[in-house]
Amino acid sequence: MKPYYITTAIDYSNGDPHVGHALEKVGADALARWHRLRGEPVRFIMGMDENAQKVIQAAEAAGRTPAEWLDAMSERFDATWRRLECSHDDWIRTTEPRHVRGVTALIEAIRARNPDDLYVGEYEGLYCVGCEEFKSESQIRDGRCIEHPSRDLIPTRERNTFFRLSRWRDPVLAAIRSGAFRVEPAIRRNEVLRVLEDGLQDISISRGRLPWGIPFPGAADQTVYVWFDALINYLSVTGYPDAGYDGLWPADLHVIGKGITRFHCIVWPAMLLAAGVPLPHMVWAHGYVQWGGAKVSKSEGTSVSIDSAIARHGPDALRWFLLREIGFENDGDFSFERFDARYDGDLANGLGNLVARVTAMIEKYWNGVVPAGPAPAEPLDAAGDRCLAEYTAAMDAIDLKGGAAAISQLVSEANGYIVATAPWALAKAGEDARLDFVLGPLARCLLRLSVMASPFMPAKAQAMWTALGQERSPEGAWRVAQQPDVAGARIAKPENLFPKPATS
RNA sequence: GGCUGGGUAGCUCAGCUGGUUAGAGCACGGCACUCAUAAUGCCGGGGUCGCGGGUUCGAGUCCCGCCCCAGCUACCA
Repeated sequence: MKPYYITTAIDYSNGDPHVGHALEKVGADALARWHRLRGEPVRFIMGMDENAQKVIQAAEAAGRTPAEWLDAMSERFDATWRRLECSHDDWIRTTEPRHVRGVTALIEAIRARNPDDLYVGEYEGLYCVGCEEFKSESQIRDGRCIEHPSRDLIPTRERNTFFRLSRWRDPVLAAIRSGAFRVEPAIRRNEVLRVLEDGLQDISISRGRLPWGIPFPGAADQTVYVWFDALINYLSVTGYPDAGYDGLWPADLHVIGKGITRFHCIVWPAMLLAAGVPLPHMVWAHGYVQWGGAKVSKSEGTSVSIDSAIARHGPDALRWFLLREIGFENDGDFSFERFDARYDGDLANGLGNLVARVTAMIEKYWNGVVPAGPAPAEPLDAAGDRCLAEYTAAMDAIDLKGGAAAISQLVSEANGYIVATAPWALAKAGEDARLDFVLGPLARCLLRLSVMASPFMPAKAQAMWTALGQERSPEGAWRVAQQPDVAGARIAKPENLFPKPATS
């Protein structure tokens, strides 16, 4: 069975990773875990974009060689995502030989299959010496570079290799319209369709003046334009062009930020079509994390570090906040006020308190061992079925906010059930049969919640799972979510899952 | 300027192809309970559904105009 192959955008390292990057990683990770949960084989990939032209300057500024500097950045990013419990199976860096091979092979495949798609032409543009790059219209104000208004822009010509992107407009358009290549959510698809309908210009895909990058096949004095190279990481990580790469390719899902939609939804499919490689099934472009309503930006002091967010309430809570509050579609705001509110409400008073009260009652009234009990027939079992159905539908639709909401809904149902049945009153009255009847559904509900929470909060879900006397982990335990059974399990009240800080 | 979305309770948002008194969560007020992390449950106050026209027996829900916000407007990773 071909694995569900999911990717995130490879990171371009121009500073420390921040919560904006983190949303994409934990969202993709939750999706990867969701597919694993249901027993599918999954291949989940992240990596680094290392052929950017600023690498050399950045390395110099840090007093390192480019290779040293890149190693350090790669390590830092990878370690950060691991701290956030990301479960990627591979980490591709575009300076690796396997990627250089993949890029070379794809360009040669285009040349072999569609020779006219690659041609030498003149690129003419305004070059900013300060930035050391060509500037587009949107980067120019009053005829000057926005970043370096004191310097003159120099009209410059360069002989480059061009990719005949224009030729692939209709095929890409058709692929999107037919659903063979899905662009989601709809707002992004509309955006892409509009651009396609307006027509495409060819793009230059080699650069002559850059000493850092992948040599352009057949033009040794040039390097591959960094975007053209970067996109190919999704393919080179599969082993392309070696036989068997199609055991993984085509990708099921590329998770990206909305800012790079065009490259992924226009240029990338055109490249693949030109090379005769199948298109990925879907691109999902998420929104951005904002800070006080403004785009997260290091230079404007509007970023929040991942370290400080993790220090606040831990990695699971950060994942929960990002996916529950901000979600994976629209932009959303990060603030410590909202983070605290979600932590206190959803996690400490919600899920955590529910686990505490139920496990405490099971210890107190059952001595921690769940009796066989009656079949699942209580209202709470039915509520669990409903919430699970909502959860499933949301997760399949990549509606992570909705999936998380279904978890909170079930927590709320369980709390309502507890008050309605008042197990403590049953215990006092010595109504043991009824007490068993009431605690059974609650234990089953917790087991379900553990499984449902596992894509969002892997460590906390594991802690719940263990507290319920289960072996191994909730990963892959989808059947348990559907038909929870805890009869005979030895349950122990865990440490507070989500302790409240004394100061807040 | 063009294009695409959006403007619904203090805040974040649901409201599908038009149809009973416009909903949820959070926040706020009151009541109840004690198994639980002073946690939980119930009840309640609160909205001219951006503005102005129109179609219709009937419009947040369709049409026209206007105002405001966001994104995109392509060789920036």
